[in-house]
Amino acid sequence: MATIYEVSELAGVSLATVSRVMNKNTRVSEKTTKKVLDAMQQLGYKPNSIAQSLASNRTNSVGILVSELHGPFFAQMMAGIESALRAAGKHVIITTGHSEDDKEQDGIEFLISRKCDALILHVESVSDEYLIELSKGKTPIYLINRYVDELKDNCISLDNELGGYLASKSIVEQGHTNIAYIAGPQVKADARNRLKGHKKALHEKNIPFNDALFYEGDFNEIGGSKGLEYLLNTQLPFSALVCANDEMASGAMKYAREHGFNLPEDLSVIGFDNVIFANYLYPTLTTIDNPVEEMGEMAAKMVLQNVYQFKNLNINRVFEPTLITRDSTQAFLK
Amino acid sequence: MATIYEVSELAGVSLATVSRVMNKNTRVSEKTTKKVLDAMQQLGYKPNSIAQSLASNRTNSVGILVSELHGPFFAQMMAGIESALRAAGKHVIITTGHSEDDKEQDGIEFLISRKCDALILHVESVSDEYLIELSKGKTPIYLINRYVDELKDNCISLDNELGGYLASKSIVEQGHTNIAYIAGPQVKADARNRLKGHKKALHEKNIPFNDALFYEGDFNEIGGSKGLEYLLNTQLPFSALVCANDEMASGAMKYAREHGFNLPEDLSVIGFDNVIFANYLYPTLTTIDNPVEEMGEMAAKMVLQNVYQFKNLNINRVFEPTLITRDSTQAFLK
DNA sequence: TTGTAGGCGTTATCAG
DNA sequence: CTGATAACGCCTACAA
Repeated sequence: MATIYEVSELAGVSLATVSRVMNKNTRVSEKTTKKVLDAMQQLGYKPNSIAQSLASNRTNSVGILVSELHGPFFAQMMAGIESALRAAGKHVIITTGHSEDDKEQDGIEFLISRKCDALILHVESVSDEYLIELSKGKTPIYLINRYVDELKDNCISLDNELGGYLASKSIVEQGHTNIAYIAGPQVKADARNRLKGHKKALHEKNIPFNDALFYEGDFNEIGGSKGLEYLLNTQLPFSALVCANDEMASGAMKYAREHGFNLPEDLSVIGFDNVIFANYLYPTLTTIDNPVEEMGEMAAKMVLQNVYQFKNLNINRVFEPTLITRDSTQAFLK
Repeated sequence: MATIYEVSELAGVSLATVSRVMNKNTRVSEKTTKKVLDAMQQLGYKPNSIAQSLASNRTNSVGILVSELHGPFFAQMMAGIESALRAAGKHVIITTGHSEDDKEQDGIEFLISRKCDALILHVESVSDEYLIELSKGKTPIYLINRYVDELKDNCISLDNELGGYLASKSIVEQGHTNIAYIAGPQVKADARNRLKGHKKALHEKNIPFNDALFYEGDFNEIGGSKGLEYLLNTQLPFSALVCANDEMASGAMKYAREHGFNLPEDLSVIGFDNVIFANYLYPTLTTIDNPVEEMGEMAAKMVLQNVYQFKNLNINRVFEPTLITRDSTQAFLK
């Protein structure tokens, strides 16, 4: 492998000059530039990125931590991050946190020890304090799907309240008035905000929120089926079911079908997130689109702008969810 | 950040000794070892991985190239790779090839320029010759889901013929004799082998393969619906439909339902791959499990063994698919 | 605009 | 078993 030194020899210049034409930061005369470029070409020179990193203290790599590699979010998020970063010649180092406090911290330390220039984190268990402390270190961090007030400039999040509102508004507008709700774990901010949006939509139409038709699930399929079971046991009537995410909606739909419901005739169901399989369910699931890929891309852009000094990138920290209407909901027929 | 030099000072030894206790390759007396370890502890010393790489010519990183980040395979494959590698202190650099020849080559060059110690590739478009040439370079490559005879020791693949056989055998054993088949693109080896297995299963039971009930799809949902449309247009009777992957099965099922079929009463459908959403379809899809995660893990193990000299790892290059019985198939009722 | 030289933090090869 | 010391390949003041 040719080194910068050989290039400089062949081009008849000093090695510093070669370095300059590579990094384009100092003016080099056109003539010498050409000589150097030619020499590089001839030798098939490729800079050694490790040596570059050691000397410049920049690795051109950004670390990504996600909870699970096989979760529905990850792939889309990654797709957004990778393409943006790759186009800029940066690379992406991946690791997982498995939604456990210590494993998330482990992963973060691992990435830092790898000298990543920045971290994009999708963490669930680690505390706000930890993150605040971490942000004081020299590796900048960016948070996806998590909002910490002290770090708000580095947070990319979805307007969950708006999403919850849009979901329930669409249900209300279809004439439903007896509406059940399966929430996510209320310790999670996104779950709380989705519920808040739901209540707001009801309130706007003067529909009272019925505590008896509320169930707190776990964001998993099983929470959906258990939730519907619970709700049916109340013997209260309801024509629509709002779920705080698609997994729970899918669990609920399965349970409903197994118990003789025709969907959506007997029950309208709406989810949240628009994960890929939402479109494969039967009936296809009406849901709220969660633009994870765009959020990933935005995280990458923030890194490019703030860490790598790219210019003119449109930064947006809060994303707006949108309603995706499919076949699992329909107007209330009395 | 403390350097190895400061550690050596505090411990009162040379920096070479410190390096030795870190790398455990040369014997160091217990006393000095302890002194060094203590000093490290006191200073909170963390080795600089970049400097290590430059000096040792090893980056402890392995590059991964997949076609698409959001494909159904990727997440599972990654999960397998990442956990194995991470446990060994190696990290994973990701990039994508988008199933296009030049982009795949680009990605590979990118990873090599990053000085990855090895590459794990899930490539579809690049030619065998390219891969053979590539393998002569100094970065070892490992192939997932692709078999190149000249590189067979570095290939991890599924026994697709067996999978195809198992799928059709289960259909045949349920009493179906009029069986339609929607294949994958026959330019792809896996698609061909799955078909081969299908024919073998038919042959075993003396059921003739009916060319008129054969359709070559594209491995996408749309290929499944178009395929079924085509097959129905033949007016030939068939009670079961074998699809070469789950996407096509899902497309076919959707088409069937929209055209008044009751599933599985009117038509048994079987897929291949057992992607996550197979279990969310309605009815849930009987399919052939493709152990992508294990294959990913195995790729990681091969790298650990061959590149990083780990010992005692069980290596297995060919994986066996298994039948997953769900609700989309049932015995033929005449 | 260009060259010189020191440094980045390790590893690895020699002697001792 | 341990210590010097030369790589590793590049960046970046500082000088010219």
